[in-house]
Amino acid sequence: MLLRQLEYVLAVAELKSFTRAADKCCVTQSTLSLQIKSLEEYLNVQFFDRTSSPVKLTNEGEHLITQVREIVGKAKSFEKYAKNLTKHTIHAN
Amino acid sequence: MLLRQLEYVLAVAELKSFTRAADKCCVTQSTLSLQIKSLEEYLNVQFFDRTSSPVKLTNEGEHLITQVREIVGKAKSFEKYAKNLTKHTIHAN
DNA sequence: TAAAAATACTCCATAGGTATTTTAT
DNA sequence: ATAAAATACCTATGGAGTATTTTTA
Repeated sequence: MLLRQLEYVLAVAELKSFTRAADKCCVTQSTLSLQIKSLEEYLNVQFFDRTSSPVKLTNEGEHLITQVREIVGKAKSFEKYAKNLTKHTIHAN
Repeated sequence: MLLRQLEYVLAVAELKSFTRAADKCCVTQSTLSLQIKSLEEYLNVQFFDRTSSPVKLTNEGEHLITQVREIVGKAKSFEKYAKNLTKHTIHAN
């Protein structure tokens, strides 16, 4: 399970489109599609119902999306925090 | 930034040894060493002071380790929850 | 000098891309 | 008919391994 795959799920959930989500994530539609499929297989969970248009979260997806947001949110803010730490602190050991 | 790299950091912080952390994570010492180095370069942060023995967290490392624990903790419990969801729910869309 | 971390390679698994096909309005 | 997702195939990056070389108590 990769953080990037979780970001892809969030983007699709938000934009309700694999194509637009791919744009937002700066990858191709095919990459995003495969990565989400790979995550779904790994977790044995179906995040999205592709038969409906626009694409929508399944019930499982709805159950899981909050936790996905929390993980990605924490990871993002950690990354920012860590990268800023360098600018403001002296690297004493 | 990969979840696995964050797990490697946690293992070293816990076991105070790259070698034992590698064992725990079922990778070689060299893999773990490179991955932590790669994460440190990506974040521009030094997690560990390798000059001391046993290895210890730097000040920066101490500042960051709590967030790392939270992210990895959330990711792990999410994974378990998602994988269990399959066993207990009907996959209705 | 012995234990542990870093490094120099090599390998290969997989993230990502292009092109195409399939599916659903 | 057309827009969007899936799929087949290929490429390249980087995660992981083995072997070896620094380190530092």
